[in-house]
Parts: sequence; C-alpha cells; structure tokens
Amino acid sequence: MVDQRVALRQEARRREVMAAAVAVFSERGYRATSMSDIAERLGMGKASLYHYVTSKEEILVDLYEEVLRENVIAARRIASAEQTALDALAELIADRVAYTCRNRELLRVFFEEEAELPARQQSRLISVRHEYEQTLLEMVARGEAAGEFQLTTTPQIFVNTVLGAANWTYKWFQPRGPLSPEELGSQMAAILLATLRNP
Amino acid sequence: MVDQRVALRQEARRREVMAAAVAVFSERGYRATSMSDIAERLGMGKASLYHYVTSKEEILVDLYEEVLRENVIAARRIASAEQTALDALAELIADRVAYTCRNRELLRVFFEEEAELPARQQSRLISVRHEYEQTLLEMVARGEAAGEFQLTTTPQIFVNTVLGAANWTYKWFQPRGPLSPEELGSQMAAILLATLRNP
DNA sequence: GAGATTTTCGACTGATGGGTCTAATTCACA
DNA sequence: TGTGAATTAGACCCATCAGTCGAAAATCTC
Repeated sequence: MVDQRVALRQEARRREVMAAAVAVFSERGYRATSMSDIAERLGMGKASLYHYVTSKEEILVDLYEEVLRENVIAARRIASAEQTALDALAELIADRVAYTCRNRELLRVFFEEEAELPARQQSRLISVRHEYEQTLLEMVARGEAAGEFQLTTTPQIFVNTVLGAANWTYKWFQPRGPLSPEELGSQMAAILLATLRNP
Repeated sequence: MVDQRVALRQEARRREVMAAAVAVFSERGYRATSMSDIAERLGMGKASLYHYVTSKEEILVDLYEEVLRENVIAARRIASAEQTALDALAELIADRVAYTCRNRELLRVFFEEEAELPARQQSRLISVRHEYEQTLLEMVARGEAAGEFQLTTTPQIFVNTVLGAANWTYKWFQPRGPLSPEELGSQMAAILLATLRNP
C-alpha cells in the first residue's frame, strides 16, 4: 500500500528527470550536457538526481527504448492494417510525421546521438529500424504487385526518400505555426505519394 | 620561394588534419572526439596537431565554413539558371543529393553539430541557410506564377519536404551500392517533383 | 510527536581532455 | 657538412565532469 504510493511518486519524478534530460540533450547534445545541467533545470542538486537514475548512460538508453517501443508498435499497426497499400502508406506517412512533430526534442536526440549508445542498444536500434523498414518495403511491394501503382525507382530508394522527408520534420516543424502535426502529416503524404499516382 | 614551398606543404598537411577530423567527428561526434583521437589517426602526437590548427573549435568552424561556401555557390548557380522552374528544381535536387552523398561524413558533422558552433558562426549558418531556402522558394513561386505547375501545399512545406529527403541521404547512401550519387539524385528528383506534374 | 523512511545535497574522487611549454629531431639548402 | 627553420612530442597544467559518500532535512506512519 505505502510502497505503492512511494513507487508511484518516484516514478513520476523519474519522468520529470527524463523530460528535463530530453530538453537539455536536445539543446546542447548528450555529451555536452552535464548531470548538473539536468539537475539545475529541475532546481535540484546533481547528487539528488541519482536517486531516480543510476547513470547518465541509462537515461539515454531509456530514451531510445521509448522511441524504439513506439516504432515496434507502429510497425505492427502497419502490418495488420486492412486497406489498400496506397491508403496504408498515406496513413503511415501522416502518422510518422505527426509523431515526429509532436516529439521533436526526443527525436533530435534519437537521430543524432546514436553513436553514444552502448553496443547492445545499438544493435537493437538497428534491428528495430530494419524491421520497420521491412514492413514498409513489403507494403510497397504489395501495392506494386496488386497493380495499384508503379515505382520509377527501387522500393528501397522510395522508402528512404519518404522516411527522410518525414524524419527531417524534427528540424523545422513549428508547433506555433498554423498547421497541426496531423495536418502537416497528411499534406506531406500527398506530396510524397504523388509519384505513385501517375507514371 | 622557400616560404612558398613550406606554406604549400603546411597547407596540404592541414588538409590531412581536417580530413582526419571529419572522419572521427563523423564517427564518434565532435564532443566525444579528443584531439588525441585525431592525432592518433594521423600517427602523430596530440601536441604536433597544434602546428597546423589553433584549436579544436577552429577545426569545426572551418568545416562549417567549407560547407557554407558550397551552399552560397549553389544558391548563386540556382538563381542565375536560365531554364524552366521545373527543370531548375530537378537539377537542384539532383545536385544537392549528389553533393550530400559524396560528402556523407562532412554533412553528418554539418547537420548534427550545430549546437557546438560559437554564436558568431551559428548566425552565419542560419543566414546562409535562409538565403538558400529563399532562392528555392522563389524558384517555386516563379514556376507557380508561370503556370508551370500547382502546389497542393505552401511553398515552404514543399521546400522543406524536398530538402529533408535530399539531406537525409547522408544517413543511408551506400557508396559501394549500384547507384552513383548522380543517378540517385535524378531518381529522387523525379519522385519529389511528381506532385508538381499532376494536380 | 517519536522513529523510520525518503529525499536532498555539499564535499570529494578519479579520470579525461584541451591546450601549453620546452626541448629534441628532422629537413632544406648552401 | 653546418645552420637555421620546420616539425615533432613528452610532460605538464588546469578545468570539467560522472559518480560516490555521509549526513542533514523533509516527509510519512502510527
């Protein structure tokens, strides 16, 4: 009973620490950020941080774990969607863009700090990324086989082009701009899939 | 006479240092790279490095300067091209992709170490980027005004989408793959401009 | 409100890294 | 082969930083 309460409070505080870490890592970079920087942002001393976290590296690994988890879920959702390959692609791209725009700071860290990960996590990262990409490739292959559309390039190149455009949004999306992440997502999907609609 | 020879030799050696720095920065990140790492890669002691370079920061600034210079040149070339807006766009994208693929390591540093730049360089970076983007936007506006094509989104969004796809190539292009940077460039241009060819 | 538990932190440690100093070594040229 | 400049580097300095320790506050429980 009591343990529960304490555990929950700690959990919540831990999340605050992670959020602060994301903010600072994103702004200065993982390596350039000291534990004191994170602590300062929370108005606490560096030593206190270690009550919620065991190491700086653990923070980074956990952040990656969070994004990776989301990736796995997204990949599953994609694979099980019952719709035209074209529709599925559109939904996927819009989703991906929206997610990226909603978590710009986290994804900046995710995309730019790969080299800081311990080897274990690095291979997990690669394998999840591969799985995600594979799902996408299969989707494209399905659409092509069904005669829904025709590519002018390798599926691989098409997929990389699309993902590049979508991922890059963490660098330029403005949350105070006129478009919501979802609106931007569907507009970008339209741009990126235009090549499929006419040969 | 003699000074010339010496100056040239030093210049050449300096370039080797910069190249080594790019390689290591790209692999481990700027902050995680020590001067000894760079020196080691060249088979020399850390102290020797300082004969060719005055500080670690200077190396980074110079690398940015190099890319920035290329950007300015590219922007000028774009602006002065006498051709259809559509053709110009295609050429530009292909160019951009090819350049990025040919200098993957340098561009990884360029895109991922912005936060490490001193304020002076950071504003220069922003202004050059802005200029480049502006040129692109004008090109799109010209094509639209001339009735060459019609956008389904803001020019800004279209441009960001295109640049995202092009820039992202530093993350996945494989120099040992079947496609040359130029071939990939023109294929990607086709994908990205398809949206302009039919409403 | 005593006693246990949780949370906080000041002070410390060991390691790393940017940059310097001084001196040895190599090189170009006469 | 001698001389002065160019090149190299070992040892050193100082700042920063991840992580620890012990103890003081703050909080909770009954």
